[in-house]
Amino acid sequence: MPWEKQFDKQAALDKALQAFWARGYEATSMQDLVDCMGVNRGSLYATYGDKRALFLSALRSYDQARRRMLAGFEARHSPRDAIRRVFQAFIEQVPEKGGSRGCFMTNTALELAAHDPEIRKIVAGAQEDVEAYFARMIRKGKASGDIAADVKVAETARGLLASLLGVLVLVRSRPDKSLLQAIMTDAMRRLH
Amino acid sequence: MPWEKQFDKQAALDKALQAFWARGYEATSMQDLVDCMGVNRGSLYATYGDKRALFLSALRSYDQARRRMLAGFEARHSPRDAIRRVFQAFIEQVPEKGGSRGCFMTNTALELAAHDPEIRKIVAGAQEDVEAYFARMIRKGKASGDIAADVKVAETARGLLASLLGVLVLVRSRPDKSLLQAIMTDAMRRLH
DNA sequence: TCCGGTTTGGAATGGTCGGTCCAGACAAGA
DNA sequence: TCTTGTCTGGACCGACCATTCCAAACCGGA
Repeated sequence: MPWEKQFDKQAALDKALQAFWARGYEATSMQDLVDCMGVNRGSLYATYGDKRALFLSALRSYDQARRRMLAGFEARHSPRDAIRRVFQAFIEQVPEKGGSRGCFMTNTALELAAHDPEIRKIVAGAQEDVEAYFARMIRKGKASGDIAADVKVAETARGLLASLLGVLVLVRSRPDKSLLQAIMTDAMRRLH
Repeated sequence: MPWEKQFDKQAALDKALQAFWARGYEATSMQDLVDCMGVNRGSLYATYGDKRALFLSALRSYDQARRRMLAGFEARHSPRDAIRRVFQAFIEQVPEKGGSRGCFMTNTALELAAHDPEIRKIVAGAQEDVEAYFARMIRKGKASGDIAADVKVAETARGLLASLLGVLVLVRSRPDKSLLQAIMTDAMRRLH
């Protein structure tokens, strides 16, 4: 069995993820990907399939990273802080100059979810997972007294998700940390 | 001066707007536009300029329609209802089957605003205008007793904007009216 | 009826798209 | 050292991209 793989599949996939994240699906050409992944065309198609399959792999990889991020917050912070950290993770990445990439999943929600059922399923699943995370944190917070007892779990979790998605839109159009911080503060007020 | 214009410029621009709205900038080809506008290539370039200029015209046209819509709500409804109507306008357009187009401005915010300063300016301006509209309605509502007196104007207006943008993301990824209605209800709770 | 200037449909342009292909580079086992 | 089968680089493919161009169609005024 001569000559095994010549490049790191996951590292190259991460490069592709960065490219799709920054520019979107349609605006990223296969030539862009060949250049930025450092993998030649032939190997790229042999390893990942066509452009759409590569995009799906990148999206699933991003989704796993998101899942790990939430699990980390849940393990290391109080329920209330675990919620706040999600907002802050996206607000902190906003650079002083120039627009940020926002959230790859949300960018994809608007570009592709409406026309591609398979992608919509992944995006909707991720959003439902974040919603469930919020609900879980609210329940834990109510149990520990960290969050007011009269807060309605499901309704508030949905409201927080909407506020978060709003932040993820504004990150791309009005990358102003003080604006985003104010929205986070308003969103967190629901927990009082 | 023989032979004036052969087609309705605004009607054709509306057709282009529909196409860009449904599929986005990159995924809409000039051939698509020639087909759906019913205007041939030459006239199209002569009248609107290149693809980006046509897109900008469509975006500005959409922005004017949005402005008219808000002005109508403001004139015809109580402050609280004028806020609710904005949410409902987007929730109602969700079809029973298949995804909806959401808000053209928000779709554009995620696809293009991060990389195109001119487009970012239009998008950010529209978002600021909606925010100002919410603030104005809150102030009017507080004055008339329609909205609780202890509501903070600027913070709440921003929070409402974020919730609205969240709805405009979910409209494309989870087009479920009951979910969107619940988020609207949660957003409106800020005014109690 | 014919003329003038505009608009029209569609051919043509050069470039880039996603995707395929293959001759040769390569490393492990013989 | 030679065989073997995989992987590499880049040429290549037809299709489609945005854009330009022009001859023919057209209609109001003379």
